[in-house]
Amino acid sequence: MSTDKKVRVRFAPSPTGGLHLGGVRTVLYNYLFAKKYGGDFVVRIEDTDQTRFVPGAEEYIFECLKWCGLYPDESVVNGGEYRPYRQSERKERYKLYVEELVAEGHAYYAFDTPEQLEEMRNKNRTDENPSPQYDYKVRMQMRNSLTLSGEEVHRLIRSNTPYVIRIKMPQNETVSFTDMIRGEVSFDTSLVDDKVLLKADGMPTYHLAVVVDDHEMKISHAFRGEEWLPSAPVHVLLWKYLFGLDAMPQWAHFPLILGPSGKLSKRDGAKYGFPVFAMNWTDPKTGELTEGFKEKGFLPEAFINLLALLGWNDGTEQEIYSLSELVEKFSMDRVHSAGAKFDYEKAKWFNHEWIKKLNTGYLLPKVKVVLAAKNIEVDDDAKLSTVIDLVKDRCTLLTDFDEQAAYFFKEPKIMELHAIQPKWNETKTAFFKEWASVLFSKDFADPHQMEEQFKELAASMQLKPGEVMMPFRIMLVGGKFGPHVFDIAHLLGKGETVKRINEVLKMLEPA
RNA sequence: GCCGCGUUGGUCAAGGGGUUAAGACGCAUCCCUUUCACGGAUGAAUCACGGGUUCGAUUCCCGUACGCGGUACCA
Repeated sequence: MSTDKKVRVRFAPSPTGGLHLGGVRTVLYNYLFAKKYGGDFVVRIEDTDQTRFVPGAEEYIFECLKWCGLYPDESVVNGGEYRPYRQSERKERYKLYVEELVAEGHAYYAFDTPEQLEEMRNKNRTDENPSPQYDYKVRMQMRNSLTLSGEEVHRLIRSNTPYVIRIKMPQNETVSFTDMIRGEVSFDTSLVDDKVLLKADGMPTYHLAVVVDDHEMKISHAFRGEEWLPSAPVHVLLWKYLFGLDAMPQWAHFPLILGPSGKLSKRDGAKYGFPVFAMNWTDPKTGELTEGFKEKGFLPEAFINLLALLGWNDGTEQEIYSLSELVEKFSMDRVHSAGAKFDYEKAKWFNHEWIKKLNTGYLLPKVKVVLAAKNIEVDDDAKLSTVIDLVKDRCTLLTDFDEQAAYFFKEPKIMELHAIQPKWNETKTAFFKEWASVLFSKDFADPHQMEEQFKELAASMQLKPGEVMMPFRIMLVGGKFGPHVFDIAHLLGKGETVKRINEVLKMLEPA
């Protein structure tokens, strides 16, 4: 296996829908590995199944990568030496290689119709063997170039009879390879079926395409999810037949990301109320919208961070990493081999940490977007900055800035009068009338001075500060939350503060 | 069914023949705070099971159980 080649890795998505958490983590680990070793990160579009083409899915994938800050070095959008990077545009190349396999006896033509395949499966299906394979046991009973005469095969091909090309799996051989995460993995070839390599429409299957393209694109390390492990022997054999095992990339199969019950799915997201896709995805056929991490209020920094730690850690207690730190610290031998269950609570914690960590100027435009979505247009950036500093500790998701910051710009939407009404009395009314006029006539240099004055006034009316502090908060904020009430009042300015006091006073008047 | 990969608290996980088996999330209690958070402290909670090997297994080996993945002209 090659170890001295330039590091080149690829992420090879199939553009059939939203980009899943696990997909992004695969991108991330590829990216981290490539960057750590000064290599290239290639994105190749695996669109060999034309029946599953979904308009917009390819563009969507690149938007997600952009949001995550994981830029490819080569891809359909930014080109590269090994283009085209879309397999549908590489169709002719695969045929050459597969013909070579046939010529060498490693593959064969198969003319079986779907009905015939179904018949074979029905015939062989038993309780013991619920999924009969097209393998060495049955291939000599099927309609293929192994059982038909050469003449007949030529006749069928000339008459445009649909056919596929299948790999001829050897019998009783052990195929093994070293997985960077799992160590040596081996398979008995007798138990692997004769996988289709070239489909009837002339397109390659994944098995052929991945090997041919990894070779042509000089991929040095091939990383993918664990779901691919069972078909690895097919790929290893193809490498052996076509390009030699010495040229084969090093493999690593990443552990799966699990949901609350088994493999994480789009359904889990809907069911348990957390995103599964990186960004919002609308199925063009059904119009169904699946929420993404971005729109849910996640920062890309947090998203990357939490994904990195889902299956990898550097052995220290550190949990918060920037992308560049990840590039520096990442190593494949510290990637787990066991699947990891996705924990949304922990995911939110990561986002909270990043909101607290990131500077206000960086957060500002993102907060603006959140507020604008709630029809709050902010033109005073200085004020927004102050607000962000005041409330960021209280925001887990970016969308929390709506509740936490909106009342600085608009009167509270909901007014929790019930929190103060029961204990309301005339003394308090008198206090706030007086307090409003004090505020109106004086200018406080800072929140602290205002607080002193507030307490003085309360004392002079035989009120404990605590008795009027919460009412004051409710008047300004609408609820029992937020930063220090005098910080809020000071930032709101006396005009707005007095206005809100008076409005609530009016609401509290006995009818 | 068969094949493959796994199995340390509820979750993410460190550790790897002898440890009081780290840490984080979440949860609980307390402190701070006349709100809510932040922060700080404390606590409950873990080596799937059975055999070996060994003076000694959570750690190594073998089984079993369980989980997940695969078993398509899908990737």
